Amino acid sequence: MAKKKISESTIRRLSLYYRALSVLEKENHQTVSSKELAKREKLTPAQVRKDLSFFGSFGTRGLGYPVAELRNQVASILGINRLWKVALFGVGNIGSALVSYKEFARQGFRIVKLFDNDQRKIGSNHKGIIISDVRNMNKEIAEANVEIAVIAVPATVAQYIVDDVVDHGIKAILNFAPINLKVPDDVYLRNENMSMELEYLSFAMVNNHTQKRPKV
Amino acid sequence: MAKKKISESTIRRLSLYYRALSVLEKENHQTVSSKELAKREKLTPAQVRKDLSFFGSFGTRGLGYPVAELRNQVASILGINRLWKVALFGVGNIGSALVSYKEFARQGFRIVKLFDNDQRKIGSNHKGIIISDVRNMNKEIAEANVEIAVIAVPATVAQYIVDDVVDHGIKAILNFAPINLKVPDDVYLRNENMSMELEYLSFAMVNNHTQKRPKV
DNA sequence: GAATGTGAAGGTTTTCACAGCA
DNA sequence: TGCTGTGAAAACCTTCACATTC
Repeated sequence: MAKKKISESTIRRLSLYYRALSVLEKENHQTVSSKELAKREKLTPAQVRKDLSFFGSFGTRGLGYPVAELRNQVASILGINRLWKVALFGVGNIGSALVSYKEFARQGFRIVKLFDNDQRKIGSNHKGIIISDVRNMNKEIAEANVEIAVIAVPATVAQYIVDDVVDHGIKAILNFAPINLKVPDDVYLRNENMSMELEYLSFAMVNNHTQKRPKV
Repeated sequence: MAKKKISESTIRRLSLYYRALSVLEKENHQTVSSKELAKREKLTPAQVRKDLSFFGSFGTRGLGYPVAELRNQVASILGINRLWKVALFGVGNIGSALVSYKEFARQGFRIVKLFDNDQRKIGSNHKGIIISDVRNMNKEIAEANVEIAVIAVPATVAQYIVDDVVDHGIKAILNFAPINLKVPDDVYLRNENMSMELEYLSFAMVNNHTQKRPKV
């Protein structure tokens, strides 16, 4: 399953389906058509059906998809039907916001470790988690079974932190620093670039850019 | 200029070029080749040349692109060679992080207004900006010449805020709430969905997904 | 020689349209 | 009848390769 080449866009849309299905379930819908699902996430019905068909036949012709079941299936495809332990590096503005960001927890991403290099922060309790010295990451990452690192340190030091994190066996990194990080081929890296979306808006306004459905 | 159909991917890559060019300028490079620019942002030289060629001929054959000049050109294409006034709705975790997010300011996006509905916050000074009552947005948005709204309120109220914001003439919205907002056709809307990237990492790990260059 | 700019080729993703099933 | 699942077609995007220019 999922062994061909699934496109990045498809994976990102699965996140949207998951979100929509969660809402539908809360609204007590039993089934949902590709049309309705598409409408809720501004996609096309054909797109929804095609995306899902890469992973199996989850629907019933004439009826649609069973909401609760499909939601579980999508969770399982995305790998979020389990708990992921996350370490956060850099408890500054962005970092502290992420600690309280409910969506992460809701999807099974639990921040279990906070690291910083500021002596004034180290040892203090931030929303229930003691902030550790980044120099102790070796021991602490292993002890806590952390599998994902979130980088929220300044761009100037991000590469150093990432090098260390990679040395300590982490294979998945989400980076908020506005810099292009280098990682080995077997490490998954994703970037969250918040200015990029504002720049897109700026471009659109200045150029009267006719907007298609935004790519997900 | 830029009147054909420029793809979303191209626009997003322009943001990357801009960032790389800023670094190159700081490093005192006079010129840069498409090869070097590509390397810095993990793209291909042909891609870089093609993207830029949609907007003009900025390079010199045999030499490359003039760094400072190209940076200005890209800024002008993106519309960030000017100041954009931004209003932020929701001074919670994410909201306050964004107020201090240096990258926004650096690219010409200045948060000039903060709105909240929490009486305890309204009237207080948050990092130099007085938090306004969201019910006064009408007057205040106009007075401050705000052109972009950033939505950092809970998902449950995001649509109401957006409806108001749209009523008051805002044509560009950046949404951080995990919900699909409805806006009229002439309003530009972009979503920042931070769980999506974590879900992508999760999918990749669970499925041993062979990663291409991440799409920008 | 070095590197851009760009048609044409190649590859990928989306949409179409319809057969097939409840 | 209604809606899925899916090959085929269409649209879109990236890469190639080379003529062109400095």
